[in-house]
Amino acid sequence: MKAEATRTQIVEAADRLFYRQGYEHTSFAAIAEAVHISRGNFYYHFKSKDDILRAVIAARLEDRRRMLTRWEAEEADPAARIRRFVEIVAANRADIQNYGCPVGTMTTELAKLGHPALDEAGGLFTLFRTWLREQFTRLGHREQADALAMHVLAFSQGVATLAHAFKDEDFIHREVQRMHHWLSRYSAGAQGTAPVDGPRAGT
Amino acid sequence: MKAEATRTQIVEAADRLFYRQGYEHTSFAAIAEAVHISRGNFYYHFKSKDDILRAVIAARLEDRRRMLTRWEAEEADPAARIRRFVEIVAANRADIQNYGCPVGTMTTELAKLGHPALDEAGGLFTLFRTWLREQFTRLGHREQADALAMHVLAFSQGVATLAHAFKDEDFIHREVQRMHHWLSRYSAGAQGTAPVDGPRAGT
DNA sequence: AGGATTTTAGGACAGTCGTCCTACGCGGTG
DNA sequence: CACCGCGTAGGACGACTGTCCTAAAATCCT
Repeated sequence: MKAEATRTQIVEAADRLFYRQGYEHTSFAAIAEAVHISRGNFYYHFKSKDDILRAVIAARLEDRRRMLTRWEAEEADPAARIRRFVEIVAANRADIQNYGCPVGTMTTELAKLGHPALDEAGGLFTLFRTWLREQFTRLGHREQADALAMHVLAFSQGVATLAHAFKDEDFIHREVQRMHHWLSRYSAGAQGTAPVDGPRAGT
Repeated sequence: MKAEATRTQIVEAADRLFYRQGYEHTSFAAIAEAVHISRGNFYYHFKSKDDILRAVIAARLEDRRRMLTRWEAEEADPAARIRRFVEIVAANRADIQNYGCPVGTMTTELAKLGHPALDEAGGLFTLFRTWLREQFTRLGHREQADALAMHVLAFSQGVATLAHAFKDEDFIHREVQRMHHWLSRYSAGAQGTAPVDGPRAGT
């Protein structure tokens, strides 16, 4: 049963390398070296490089799913949950400045490669989108819940891309603050009743 | 002097291919085929693949610079110029849905590759940032001009990334509208005096 | 301890990559 | 017409890629 442990190690190393160097640019040999494993032996655990990619995507999906479930347990208020999501870019600022958003960069790369696993990678976006939509719905914004969810996602992608390009930490905090302020318009809680006229322009 | 014409053709084909397939994924052979040129003959015009990349980046810089200069000629109002920038994502929606933002995706890829031309590619972001900052300064937001410029850039990157991932055209138009509304807070023109309390959260 | 099974190492493979070299074709000038 | 030089074609090169194969090693079970 040692195989499973090795498999996990491979997936973890590949995850890190795909994130830092990109999928195509990460060679089989590089992963092998990171795990201290023979190159040819890979095919005992995976039948192709695509297979490793799929395992990495599945692992990320599982990980993010667990994260969202944990948030739901820790935060009863949907508004607090959304704030938690917004805080991701601040909490992970170091990685984001160095390598960008794991979801956005991988999706973009796989799209350019015309890789068949693109849809699976897109599932990560859908996971967040669905979860955010659910939180906005609970806040009473049923009609516009999906549009609001997409707006929050766009915020995180925009901030991640620019923080990566400019290595600017202050920028991250400014935009996170901006987003929190915008969110307060849609949080029923301490902010009073929610607006009924739909999403408005604002920071 | 036929060499220069061929060189231009190569740069244009490489530009398109780098945008659609990514830099690393675009082989020398692919560019050669697109230009109907022999593979080995490339090195008469460029001394390496990096060299082509640099030429592509320089061409894009020149092109975008010209675009901004044209806008300055066509629009006297700085607010109108900024709106023009925001409209890019709507005007180029087809390409953006299919291939993402040319600037953002290239910068991200070169960063992952650890490519030395990353800084030159980042110059495209800086070009827009500086130009936007200048427009906001003219609108009277001297202190926060750079932060506002970055916010507009983040908007465009976020929208481009998600529109690319979800192939959602309605989303683009919704977010562009949102951004126009947000911009109206900072446009001195028809909107009354500009706010003095700095950027606020909002769409 | 011994045999069966799981896991590993390391090299062979065909293909592709960026790069370089050399010889050929075409144009205008003397 | 002969010539010279710019532009081109096409192949050779070494390095690297993902993949596959086979033999050895490690592990587990009785």
